[in-house]
Amino acid sequence: MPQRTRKPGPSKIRSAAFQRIRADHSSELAEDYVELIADLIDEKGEARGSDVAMRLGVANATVVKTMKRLQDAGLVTQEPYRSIFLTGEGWKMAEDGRRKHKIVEGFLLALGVPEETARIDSEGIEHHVSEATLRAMARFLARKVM
Amino acid sequence: MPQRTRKPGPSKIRSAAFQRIRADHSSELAEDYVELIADLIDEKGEARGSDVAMRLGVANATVVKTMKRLQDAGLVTQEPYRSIFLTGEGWKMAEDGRRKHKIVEGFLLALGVPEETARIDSEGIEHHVSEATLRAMARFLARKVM
DNA sequence: CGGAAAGTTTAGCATTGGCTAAACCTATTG
DNA sequence: CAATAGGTTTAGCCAATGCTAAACTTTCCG
Repeated sequence: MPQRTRKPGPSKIRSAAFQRIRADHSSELAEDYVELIADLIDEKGEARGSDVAMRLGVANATVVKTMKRLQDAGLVTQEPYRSIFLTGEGWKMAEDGRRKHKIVEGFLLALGVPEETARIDSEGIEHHVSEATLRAMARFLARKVM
Repeated sequence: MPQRTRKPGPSKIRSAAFQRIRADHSSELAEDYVELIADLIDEKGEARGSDVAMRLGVANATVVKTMKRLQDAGLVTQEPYRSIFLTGEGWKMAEDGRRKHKIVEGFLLALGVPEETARIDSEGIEHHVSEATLRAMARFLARKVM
């Protein structure tokens, strides 16, 4: 019971960053799945569980389990033994991810990061950039072009 | 028309990025804890579990459990009811994290990202930047100064 | 010194995200 | 049109991270 007496001092603010990171993590996986599903639908007309599994480097069963969660979250729909669809919410998330991804990857390339590395790094970074940082990156890109 | 045959094409490579992200995640938490412990030791001479908990915005018990893992991983040492110390390995990891952190945060600031945002974003980004990207950031900073 | 306050650890639980093996559908094809 | 090959789902396991409540130490003060 004691340590509960902690008052919200300035460390409250300190911990904000970490708290955001933990929050990001929960959505991060969802975003990766959703973005990939969108890509598959655009590329091949449909997203099948096993394609998702292969591209993500994950077992089939893991995808099934995750799809259940994403369905509960209202991001995808799926009938048993059928392919996966995105809801409106899902598409919104996918588009947003793509937008961020494009900016970050383009930015890294403009910075002089090798292509392969830019692709990999942007995949990890995209979930941790705020709008303010995205704006700064976009500004940099715009200036570069002129 | 499901069960279309799929060959193990370039998607193998595709999955590499995601696989790295998942790998990063396991170390990420450890890095955050270790870096924070280093900061506490430098700041106040010792790192106590409850300080770590408070700054990370996490319950005391969570820190205890994590310390056990970090101890098994050879990153920290701790006697029951005593404060936490870093091993050589632990210091190395902390230093490396600080180095990355400094570059990323400095870079964001140079890009024009507001201070508060730069601090928060860099916390999340630092675990996902490769050495190549760090070099590019450092190069940018050096050029900026001239 | 002894006891209460303050801090730490243990116990027990929940969720996420991953895996393998086995059971289960579906579509092709003989 | 039924057998079977080959995807898909279920079952059951594991580790990591987080939480609360209760038990346990340590510290500090009268």
